[in-house]
Amino acid sequence: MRPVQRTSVSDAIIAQITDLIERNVLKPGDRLPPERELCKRFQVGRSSLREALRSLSMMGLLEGRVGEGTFVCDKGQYVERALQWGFLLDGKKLQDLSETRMMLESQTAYLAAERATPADLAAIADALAGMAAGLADAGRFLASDLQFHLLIAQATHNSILYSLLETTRSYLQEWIKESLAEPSLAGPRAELSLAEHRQILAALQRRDAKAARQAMAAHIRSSSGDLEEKVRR
Amino acid sequence: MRPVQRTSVSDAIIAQITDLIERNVLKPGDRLPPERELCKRFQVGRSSLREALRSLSMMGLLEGRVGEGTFVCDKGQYVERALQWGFLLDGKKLQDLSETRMMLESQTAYLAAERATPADLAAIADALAGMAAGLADAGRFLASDLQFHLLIAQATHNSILYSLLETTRSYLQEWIKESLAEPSLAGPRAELSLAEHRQILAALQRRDAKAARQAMAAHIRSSSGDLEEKVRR
DNA sequence: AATAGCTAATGGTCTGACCATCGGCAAATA
DNA sequence: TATTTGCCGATGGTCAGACCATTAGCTATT
Repeated sequence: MRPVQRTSVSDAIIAQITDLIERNVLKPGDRLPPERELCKRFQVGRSSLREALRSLSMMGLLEGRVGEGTFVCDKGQYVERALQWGFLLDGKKLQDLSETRMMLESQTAYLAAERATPADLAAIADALAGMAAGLADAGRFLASDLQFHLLIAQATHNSILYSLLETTRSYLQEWIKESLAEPSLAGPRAELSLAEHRQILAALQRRDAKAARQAMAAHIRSSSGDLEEKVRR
Repeated sequence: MRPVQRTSVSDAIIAQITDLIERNVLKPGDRLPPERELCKRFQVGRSSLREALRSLSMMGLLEGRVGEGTFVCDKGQYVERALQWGFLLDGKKLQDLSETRMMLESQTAYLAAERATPADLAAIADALAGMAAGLADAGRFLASDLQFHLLIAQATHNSILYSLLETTRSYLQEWIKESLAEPSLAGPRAELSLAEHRQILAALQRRDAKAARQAMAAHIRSSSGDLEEKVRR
């Protein structure tokens, strides 16, 4: 005898819809059938269906517009939603996240050095130029910084790795922002960061995978120091 | 004139409850009032209330038990769950997954060698013994194999890392199962796998992080060879 | 004292209704 | 003819009431 698993109706609907999105049957921007018709198709009541749709909206997968319909979001929206309850992140988790990020980023640098196309390298160089141009503008600097790291992940041509890095980074982003916005640190910190990024790019351009990994690890280590100090307060 | 922001009823409830949890008025393990009473207090219909509760359950903040009530969860799991959603969204290319897994597992072994407690090591040794005892039983062998890897991840005491590895592995599990069920390979493959696992454990016990990482990487490399061959057919 | 059965409480689901909003169409207007 | 106005249907959002399945705790029987 085994314990039988109880499956809630809403959960079943959630599973079906996420599966459809996963298999790209439902593409971002697509419109779902009206709720009342979905009820007939799924053979469920509207309450259960709506609870499922609500949960999917919470996850950032769907978006309901009154009078128009329910639409599939593109993946970007998901990150915003995730940040909505990001405040619950405690110190311990932050440390774990930071460690995971270090791991992901250094390894992506390694792979990117081996696989980056000339176009990838050019894009990364552009992001670096954006950072240099934005030394006085914290917002622009930060945006280019983020772009730099994401482009490196993209250069691995491994979509899963990219997705993981994007997600972990999104969780850390607000702390990173605060850490860099600290007036006393902003100037010297940005300069140092810029130098570290230059080293990373140089290693990538030399196709020196180990050096790239090491440079990235050094950069994250130095940058996450501020982060942890910020959290302690 | 400014655009007026429309606030959904459910969102308002979600905001209130998350706020209560954030301010620790509602502590993990606490029981919420019955739904029908919450309706009166919030002055809303039960549908709206339930949609809110459902969303909070999805986030891992609440948990409903039929006949008992709705309880506040230990907030530890919510980040991991969110990460899994992000993970779910991408197309799961086997090769990318395999590569990501290699990265996660090898680094996990490295950290585990540094941090594993004696209890962790004992549990890992138990799993290894289970594999040895299950050489003739493919199902049992596979279960112990999985356990072995998960316990190593657990020994890092990094919940995020553990969650990522668990998810990656779950996606690959079907392929792994088929690959090991191959009759022609089962015997020699299992023996080889067992030997590789022994090396990993030995490195962990010596606290030799680099050796552990290397042994794990070698194991995954050899094991994913079968996987890729399996997929090609 | 232990067990079986009953009852109330509770989350889960269904139904039908009404409201607010949006898109599109047709009539009225310049 | 081109633009505006008003209307109507479709749709998501909300509400109220009912019934079901499961659980805990009490009660009566053994």
